[in-house]
Amino acid sequence: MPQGTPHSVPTSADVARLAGVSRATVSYVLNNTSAVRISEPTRRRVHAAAKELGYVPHAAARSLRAGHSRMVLMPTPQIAVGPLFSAFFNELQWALSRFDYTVVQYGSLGLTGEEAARAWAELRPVAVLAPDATALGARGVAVLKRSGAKAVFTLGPQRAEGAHALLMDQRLVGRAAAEHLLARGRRRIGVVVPEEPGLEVFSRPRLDGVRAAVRGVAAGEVTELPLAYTEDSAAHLTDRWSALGLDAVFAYNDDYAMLLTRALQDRGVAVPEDTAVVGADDLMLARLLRPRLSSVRIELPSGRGLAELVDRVVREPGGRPEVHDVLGASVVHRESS
Amino acid sequence: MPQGTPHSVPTSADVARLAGVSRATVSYVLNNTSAVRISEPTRRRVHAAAKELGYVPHAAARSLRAGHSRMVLMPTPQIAVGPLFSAFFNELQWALSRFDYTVVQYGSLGLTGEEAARAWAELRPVAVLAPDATALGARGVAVLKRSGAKAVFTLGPQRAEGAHALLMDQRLVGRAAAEHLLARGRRRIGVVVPEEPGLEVFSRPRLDGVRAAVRGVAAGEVTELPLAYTEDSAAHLTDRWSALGLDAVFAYNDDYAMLLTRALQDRGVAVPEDTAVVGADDLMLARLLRPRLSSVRIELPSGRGLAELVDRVVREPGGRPEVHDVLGASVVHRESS
DNA sequence: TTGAAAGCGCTACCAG
DNA sequence: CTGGTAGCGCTTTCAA
Repeated sequence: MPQGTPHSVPTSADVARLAGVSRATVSYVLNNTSAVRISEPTRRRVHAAAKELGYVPHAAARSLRAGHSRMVLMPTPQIAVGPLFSAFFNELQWALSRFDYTVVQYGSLGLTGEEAARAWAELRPVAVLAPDATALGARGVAVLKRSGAKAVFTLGPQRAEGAHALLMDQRLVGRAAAEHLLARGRRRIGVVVPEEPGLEVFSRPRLDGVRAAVRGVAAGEVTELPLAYTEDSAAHLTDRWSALGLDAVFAYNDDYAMLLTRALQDRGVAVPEDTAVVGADDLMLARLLRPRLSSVRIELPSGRGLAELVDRVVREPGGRPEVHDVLGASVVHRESS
Repeated sequence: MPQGTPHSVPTSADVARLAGVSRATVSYVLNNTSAVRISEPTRRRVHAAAKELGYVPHAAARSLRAGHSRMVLMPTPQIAVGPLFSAFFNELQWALSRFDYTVVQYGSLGLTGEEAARAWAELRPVAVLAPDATALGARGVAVLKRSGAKAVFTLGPQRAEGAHALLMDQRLVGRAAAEHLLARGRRRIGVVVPEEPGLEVFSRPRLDGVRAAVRGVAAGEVTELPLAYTEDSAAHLTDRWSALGLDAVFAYNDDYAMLLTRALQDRGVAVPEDTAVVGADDLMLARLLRPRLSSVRIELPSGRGLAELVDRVVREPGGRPEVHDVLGASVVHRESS
């Protein structure tokens, strides 16, 4: 560090001084401003100076001046999220970065809808993609829009008033499972409902989807099966299994399906002969279990397409909130059903 | 929206105007500045005006003025990360927010060390916690420090020159597994090395740990077993299993252990009689497999403690880089070994 | 082709 | 107790 005060962060003024030009010129050069032509020697001097100082532009100052940022804020979901959604998340993030957005995940831990929205709004993101509509609400959406957010999306099982929605209707998952089981002659269907808090937004609609599919089917019956993700809970649930009189179970997802299947087998209940089991997410897990686990494959949309959608809304804001149904569900039939 | 231009974001000046006070007063009131006493009626007017306008302060402007932010930047790891590390991550994030830091995850997709560091540095975080030292390097650390970051930590299996390190020495995992197997009389130990890119930073040191533990043991031998996370790959690996002459396998983690165990069982290889298997991470999965899977339980430090550490370094920067060894590994013995 | 200067929203001095 | 105002780092007219 040959120059200047040792422990201060270099600014564009420092670069200008070192290169012997004005701050304006530095800005032109470093941003490749096409409206203005800078001589090659000057460019080189500026670049050299910037490199020597280790100059990094100050994003806050830049977006303050510009009046807008290209930050897309994705609040991290409160609940632990599986590999499926993680992969989707990553793909979306990558796709958005292709559109030159800066994607930032922000954990708003334990803040209620409007408070959380205010915290996010302080960053003045150009778009917000909230995985949990409940942690937002109409009020939250309003706060974000007032703070200049051009696009507010919810992506998940619920929507929020005023926001665009990438709706992942979990009822379809339950329906697919139920229709599969019904088609295979099963009638008395148990539905695992995880007791872990925060999962209701997924488990409730999945249960509802099963109910809807079974409704009207002769002798069809749906039984809710609360289950915590522990061996004890599974043991307890299966203690008096035959008394429940179920011939099939939709187990919420593959992990719970494994837990339940194991407990059933330990009790001598034959899968699928006595009780069919269907999971969801179609993880590798499902293929490795014995019997191989039938599972609802969930199809999420391509990150690329969603990034385009977000970009479009950012460029042309003000349209009415759009609701896109973006969940596909189909059963992969294996041995457990 | 009764006032002003309809579609512009309210600023503190707008609040001041509406409340009939100066911008300074607004700032004092909203920040509860203790050095200055504002009359109660004025406070109320300001708060009312802020609420009516839906005013949200502009974080960029604030930190520009203040000359520093309280943003802790955590680049998201390139590779998919298991539930164990995710939980640790969340806890750390929560603990940092208790210290009034704003934690932000930033996905720097496909950028090399120094480029990534520059992208992060643009946000002028007060601290950076990088889960992947390789995606940083000494140069990256330097860039961040020059941009004003008070604390740069790596947290993971590697460290970077100039940065503090929360070192998670994966060799301990391999060593724990190997010592367990050796103690149970196994000598010819296979070690699964995932073929998925990006996992080398974990799998290599785990393998090294096994090698180190076996070194010097009579008749001890270590065989590297490349394995992709597919059934095909597992089938291929186990095709001529007996020819490998292994009496034990450390399977990298529980997921790979399940994959391998299944393939072995399908081949008629008895676990643990013919071949013992040990996983890692001690997931619920391990307890549900049959035979129940022995697994290396990995202990990560408390988020609380780490948050304190980060906070200390932020407040007193300039100290020599500290290296904290923060990984505990111990085998949970079950039936597979 | 380059420079001077205004101003983005905010906070912290210093006057009144 | 409150207001005026400078200035954080940057971009972008407008002049030279």
